[in-house]
Amino acid sequence: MDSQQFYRITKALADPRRYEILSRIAKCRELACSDVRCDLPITAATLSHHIKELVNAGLVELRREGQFAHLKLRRKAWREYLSRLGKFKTAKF
Amino acid sequence: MDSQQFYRITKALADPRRYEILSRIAKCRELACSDVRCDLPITAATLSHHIKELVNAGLVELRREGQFAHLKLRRKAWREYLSRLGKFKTAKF
DNA sequence: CCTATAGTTAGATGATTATCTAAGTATCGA
DNA sequence: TCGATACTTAGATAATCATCTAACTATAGG
Repeated sequence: MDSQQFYRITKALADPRRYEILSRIAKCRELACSDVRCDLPITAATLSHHIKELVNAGLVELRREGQFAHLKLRRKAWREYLSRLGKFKTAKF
Repeated sequence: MDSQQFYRITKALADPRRYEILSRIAKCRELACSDVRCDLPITAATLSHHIKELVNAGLVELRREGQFAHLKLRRKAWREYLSRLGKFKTAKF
């Protein structure tokens, strides 16, 4: 994982709403946008914007099928992000 | 770690400059502001602002001694943050 | 075809924020 | 006491960004 992707992920997580959205996606094998949005007080346009950020960060994969956009967490990217955060140079004192 | 602190940390990490600053602090037992700033192209005022955010997020401890402000990573908070991120509900598929 | 559903895009707006300058406080050493 | 160093605070500015509305594309089902 290069620095650019790392920072994009860090930024993507920094909005609570987007974090919640990612969290919902992560809990399922796959989820359509409309299901993500159910009971969230945001418009479809706003969701679309957040999804774009998550995809752009490499955290979410989007598969189109008919009218639907199915979303899935890219677990490999998530693991790599955690791993890089874990390697944060914390000198042992 | 409650949600508020979690989000404050997430936000604190989301600025690359601030992440770099935290990284420098983490590498040492303790570090003065002036040492953090050496060779960073920012003013003392900007550094002061970032330090305030890091302290506010609970990631950094500040100890005053004479003219100096000594900074230290709060390793417990960092561990708790990683631990909470690790518990992200990633259903196993 | 027509209508409803799913999602996207463009553009506007208001809030947040990273940064600076300028001026302040506090401490140290001569 | 004076000047230098370390840091903070207040206020301004410009950039970023979360959100909305309105209009769009595309698909599914009668």
